[in-house]
Amino acid sequence: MNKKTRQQYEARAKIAKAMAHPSRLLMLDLLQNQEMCVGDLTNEVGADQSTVSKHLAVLKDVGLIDVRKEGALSYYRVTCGCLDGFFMCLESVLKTDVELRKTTLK
Amino acid sequence: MNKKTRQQYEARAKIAKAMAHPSRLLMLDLLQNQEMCVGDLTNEVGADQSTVSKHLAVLKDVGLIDVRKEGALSYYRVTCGCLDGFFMCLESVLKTDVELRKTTLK
DNA sequence: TGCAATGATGGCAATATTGCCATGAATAAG
DNA sequence: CTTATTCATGGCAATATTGCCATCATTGCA
Repeated sequence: MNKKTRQQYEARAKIAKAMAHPSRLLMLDLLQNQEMCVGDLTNEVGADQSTVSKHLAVLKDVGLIDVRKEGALSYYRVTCGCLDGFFMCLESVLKTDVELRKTTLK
Repeated sequence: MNKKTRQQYEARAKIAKAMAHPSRLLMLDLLQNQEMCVGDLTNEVGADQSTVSKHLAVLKDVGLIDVRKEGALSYYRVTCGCLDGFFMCLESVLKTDVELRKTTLK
């Protein structure tokens, strides 16, 4: 395993890791349909404002979302159009696993 | 945010979290093309055998991979056919982000 | 200018993840 | 039966993540 390959997987893992949190998945879902400011997101997520702000920073750091500042408000939005494929994969795994557990009772 | 919705996002996040590690992403990549046993995977990943075994347990726990035991060997393979969409999304985010950094020098 | 609203950041404790070593369980070979 | 091979698991220390509180910077408004 050469160094370049490992770095590629680390870069991918960093993005996956940014998505791997229930609140952040919810936020991505919301921001895919509409631009939202931190206050609105805070209400939806139901956590402290500072917590939401840090989640947003994580998503922004890997380039999944972007900000547009309008006065005192910060409007966030999803930058890439590929999230549906991502979410569908998660759903597919969930569904498959439920089926398996139904039939084999593992 | 009701309880059922939160649980759905937690279930999705659990799967995303299972994928969110460079070694596990590599292993998923490898296991998508071919069945492999723990020893071979250990060589590819370049970590301790016990470490690889635990990574495999994480992936198996969320239903991303499955095992077939043949004597003393354990052959692992990917169970779902949706991983390409997942990986393509990661690549897309990476690529977009690189472009942005090129043009805006943020 | 003074004050409220918005959101970003430092700090910190609780929790989770990671990776190795040592060891255990199961199978294969001699 | 003895020994080697394969891989799973307990334990544990190092590290990373998470979430809240307190606080700061910026903007809008009176």
